[in-house]
Amino acid sequence: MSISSRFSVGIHILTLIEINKDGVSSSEYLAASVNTNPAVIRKIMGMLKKAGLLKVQPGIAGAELAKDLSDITLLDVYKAVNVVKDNELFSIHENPNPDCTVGRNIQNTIEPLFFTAQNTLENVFKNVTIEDVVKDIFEKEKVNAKSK
Amino acid sequence: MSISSRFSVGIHILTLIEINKDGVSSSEYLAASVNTNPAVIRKIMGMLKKAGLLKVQPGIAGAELAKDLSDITLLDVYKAVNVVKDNELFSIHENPNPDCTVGRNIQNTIEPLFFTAQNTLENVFKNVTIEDVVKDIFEKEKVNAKSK
DNA sequence: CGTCCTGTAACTACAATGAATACAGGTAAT
DNA sequence: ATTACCTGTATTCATTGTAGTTACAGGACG
Repeated sequence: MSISSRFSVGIHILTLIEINKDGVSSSEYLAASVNTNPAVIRKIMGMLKKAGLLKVQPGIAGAELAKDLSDITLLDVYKAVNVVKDNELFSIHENPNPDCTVGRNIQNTIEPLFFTAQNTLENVFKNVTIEDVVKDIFEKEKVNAKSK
Repeated sequence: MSISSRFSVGIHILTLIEINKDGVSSSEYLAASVNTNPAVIRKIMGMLKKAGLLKVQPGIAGAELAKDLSDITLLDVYKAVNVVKDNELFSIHENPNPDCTVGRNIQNTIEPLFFTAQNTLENVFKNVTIEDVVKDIFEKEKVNAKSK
């Protein structure tokens, strides 16, 4: 099992729109950078738009960020692209046997653990913004240029 | 997307084997508590055995823990049942365009973030043992008895 | 030898992913 | 208004993972 690449693609899209803010970020342009089909990009853009992260209009080429760079966290993206339903990162087997000590208590014991783990994970993403990603990409670009 | 219930079933199995240590924990017995098919249980038991958490022998009914209760962490179980391949909790889109500033750097920017998130998640499970789970189940059982 | 067990393989149904194609409908320039 | 290009969306497809089921080979043991 792996969490869908919609998450990383979503980050890619938002980052590129920012870096290309003087140009036109059409789904085709973005698809060329991500290296996938424009329809896939449009679908993800639709999710980002629905979450209020992106401004796009039918018929008009290009998209722009709907919020300030530093106001978009990776958690926003994570939630937007719907890679994991709320509190369902881990699935718990259904209907354990209520006639067994373990069966009738295991769910209540495990659930809080799973929720904690999930929250911990999400907190990591809550503390990183698209601005951080943009800065890091410029950083990496600089290092590459020097090493040539 | 959800992480396979093999994880919660694995915890259930180990916990029940402990609590039923004076009895015989056959795959059929465990399956009745988990409420699934014995073959499913045997498959997961095979994984737990392979990871050195469980002692089982062909032909002999029952299984027992291969380690001390307090030496089996949930992370051991998590790794054992192979619900997430190493460092692949998040999938990153392949082959982004190297001719684009974002395309050629995004993977190196995102990967460390994903690894951090994954490690944070796993650390939660590293700090909980089967012993903790067993204790919590007895705790919950006590509370239930009182509320009757 | 018969019985019960574990270990596996094979098959099923089902859901999610990611890519691809197609097209309806919006926008705008000519 | 016609044309060209865009977004939004439905549909289809191949692939993969999950979870359950059945079946059976082979071990253990009375």
